[in-house]
Amino acid sequence: MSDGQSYRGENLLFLTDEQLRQGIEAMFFAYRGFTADPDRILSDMAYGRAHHRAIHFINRAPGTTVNNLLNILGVTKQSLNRVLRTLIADGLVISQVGKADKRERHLYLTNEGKELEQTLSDAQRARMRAAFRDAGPDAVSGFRTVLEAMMDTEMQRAYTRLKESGA
Amino acid sequence: MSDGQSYRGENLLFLTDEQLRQGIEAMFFAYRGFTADPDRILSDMAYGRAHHRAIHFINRAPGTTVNNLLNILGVTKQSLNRVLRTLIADGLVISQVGKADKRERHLYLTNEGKELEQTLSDAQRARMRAAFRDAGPDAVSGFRTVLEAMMDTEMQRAYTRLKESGA
DNA sequence: TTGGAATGTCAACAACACTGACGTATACTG
DNA sequence: CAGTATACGTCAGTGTTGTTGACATTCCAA
Repeated sequence: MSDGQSYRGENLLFLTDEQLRQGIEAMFFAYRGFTADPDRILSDMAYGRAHHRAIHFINRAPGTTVNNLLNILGVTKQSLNRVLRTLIADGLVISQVGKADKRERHLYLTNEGKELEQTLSDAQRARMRAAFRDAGPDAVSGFRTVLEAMMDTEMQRAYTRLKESGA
Repeated sequence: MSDGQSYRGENLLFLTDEQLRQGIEAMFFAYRGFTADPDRILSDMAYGRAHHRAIHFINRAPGTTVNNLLNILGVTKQSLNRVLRTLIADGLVISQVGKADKRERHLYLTNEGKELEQTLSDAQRARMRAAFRDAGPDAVSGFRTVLEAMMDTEMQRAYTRLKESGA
């Protein structure tokens, strides 16, 4: 233990390629579980994961603009537009011309939209809750720490903003 | 604190809806980061994320059958087949008729395939390594615990099998 | 040996992402 | 006020990745 290299080796065992690969595979399998329940619900309607994401963040930040949503979701406006068009046509989302800046459209969920959001997030939260409960508070804290460190810098900022707005 | 309810409330603060929602959003943003680097590399070729996944698990379990891969990836065989066809045509993967059971095809990476796998996993590991290092060993342990609890049961089994085979 | 199960392939289609180009309304700036 | 930038929507085309359906081959068991 007097030698620096073996000391380093012992302390950083969690950074071996094998450990990293397990982390990668855990991430892959867990994300499948993470999306499985909402996906199942949505597949019965004419909606997909993209609709879920839009609904989630509109619910999270009511009155958000299209541009805002675009940055959070990280897709092109054409792609988002396709989704929004159907949600608006189906009466789940309302688009309202901005008062200060009339170029902007502010987005809100209708009651029907809120209902679907609730259904979807209930399913997703139930799984997350079970996982959190099984793992315990310390593990949950570590989970969040690693995920934050894994985000791109801009997404870290977006995530933090959302986190603080919801507290 | 003598009352059971407030005790419960204090101890299970990490299970509030707000905490769960933060976990959900963290998962969303982190997964984007998780796939960003390989996606960038692949977009220059004619490949996508599905090719990456196939290459990853063939590398992980050389000689695996199509059916085996199917269960791990959780897609239809037709979807996987399209990906495999291009990888085989491009000389990254070899498909070998089974000796015991001639219906089966055993899959292997060629040297060229191994090279691409290395490039992709290097990029993905680099991000995972940085996140793990920033977060520290305790956080990493919690991260893995929560992810495992979030998987579907069959995927937990698949994950564990892979984990043990690699140790 | 014959019928069914398992394994894998080919074809067609849907969802959702992308790029590029364009149009319209509004805001800002020199 | 003229010119430029911003915000949003849309049309057209393309690529990846998922789906179902139909089908060939191989294995196994009644």
